[in-house]
Parts: sequence; structure tokens; C-alpha cells
Amino acid sequence: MSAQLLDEGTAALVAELFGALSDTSRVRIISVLAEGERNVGSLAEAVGISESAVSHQLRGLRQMRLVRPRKQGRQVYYCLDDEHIVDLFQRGLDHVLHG
Amino acid sequence: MSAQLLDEGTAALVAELFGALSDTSRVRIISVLAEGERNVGSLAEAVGISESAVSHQLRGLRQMRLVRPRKQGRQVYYCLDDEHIVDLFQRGLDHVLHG
DNA sequence: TGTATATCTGAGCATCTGTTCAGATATGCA
DNA sequence: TGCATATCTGAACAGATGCTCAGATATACA
Repeated sequence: MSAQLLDEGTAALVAELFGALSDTSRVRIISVLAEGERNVGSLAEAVGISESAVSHQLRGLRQMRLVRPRKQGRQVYYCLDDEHIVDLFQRGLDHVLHG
Repeated sequence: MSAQLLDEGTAALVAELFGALSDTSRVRIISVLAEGERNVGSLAEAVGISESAVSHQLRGLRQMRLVRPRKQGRQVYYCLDDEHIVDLFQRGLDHVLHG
């Protein structure tokens, strides 16, 4: 146990972290990446939104260092780059599914 | 391990859950409640926003059953009502503070 | 009863957010 | 080189979100 009133800055960082998982499209993107690497077009098709929308979302996740790009020819493959985010995602999913 | 592409509905629920922790004021409210029960006015003073703003936020958290109210006279004391949310919050905070 | 205090509520607002659209950039291949 | 494909980017727009404000409700107490 710890915590106490968080200062504005720390609270903002925590909020930003959870914000990464607070959108349906991003959650679906992350759920796919949890299985393994995927390129942008493949993500768009899986999630059912445009490649542009996926690209915009990936930029945000990239800037937070939650995903990492790997360029191969014309394609860019993304994978999850943060164990903790996977853990948070999994726990959130468990919470929704059971209990 | 598990996960795979989440369906729209499940992903929306996961997003909603994390959304509860995606705002600076709510994170600060939860950080205070993690220490124990507090009434609305006390929360407002601690977090530094109006009582009305706190009340609005608490309504959302209440509807998600993340906090629980206890009425005592004119005051309403709130406490966290979901172990998992405390766990998620704590893990998010750890992630921000170290690593 | 009447007044003060604690909380809640809905409307209005400014801001943030996610998407689309058009077009730029970069790579592969004929 | 030229063209097709994959991804990225910025502007614009619609919808969501968090706050304020005014006022409603509920309880305590003189």
C-alpha cells in the first residue's frame, strides 16, 4: 500500500497512461498486438477502421513508447513495447470478463 | 496469456474501465480515496476543484460501481468499492514512478 | 418552522479527441 | 525512371468530456 493525494503532474501522467487504454479502437489494436507483431494495414483490417485512423492511433501509442515500429520494405510492423501495458490490459480485460 | 481481437462490445467495456482512470482529477480523487473514506467537501478541498465538479465525477464513478457512498447526516462519505480498480491504479502509479 | 450547510443536478460552455479526407513521403518493382 | 503500394501527416469536423453556474434537494439545528 502507498498512495496519498497525488500531485497534479504525477496524476496527469497516470491519467495519460490509462488514457492510452480508454478508447475502443486502441483497446482492439492492443488486443491484436498482444498476439504478436502486425503491420498497419493488417491492424486496420482486423480492427475495422481506416489505415489512416490506425496510423494516427499508433502515433500516440508510439510517442508513449507503448508500441514499437519495425520497418520492413514498405510495411511497418508494430509490436507492444511495454510489459506493463500488456499487464494492465490483461487485468482490465479479466475484470470486464469475470468479476 | 490470452486475448485476441476483442469484439466491439468487450473492447468498449475495457475502454470504459480504463477511462475512469484517464482524467487527472479522477486519478487524484481515487488516490485520496485509496487512503480511506472521505466526504465530498473534503475531497474537493484535497483535490483543489469545486464540490460540484467532484460530485459530477463521483456520479460517474458511482455508476461504474467503482466507489460507494455512505450517507451520514448531511454528508456523504465515499470509499473505493472495487479491489481491482485500486490494483490497476496502484500498478499505473508504479509504472509512472519507477520504470 | 426557518435558516444554514452538504450534496446533487441540468444546462451551457470551452476544450479535447477520434475520425475522415486529401495529399505528402517512402519503398518496391517493371 | 515511372508507377503502384504502404504508411504518414495536417486540417477540418463532429461528438465526447469536464468544468462552471444557478438552482434544487435533503438534513441538522436554533
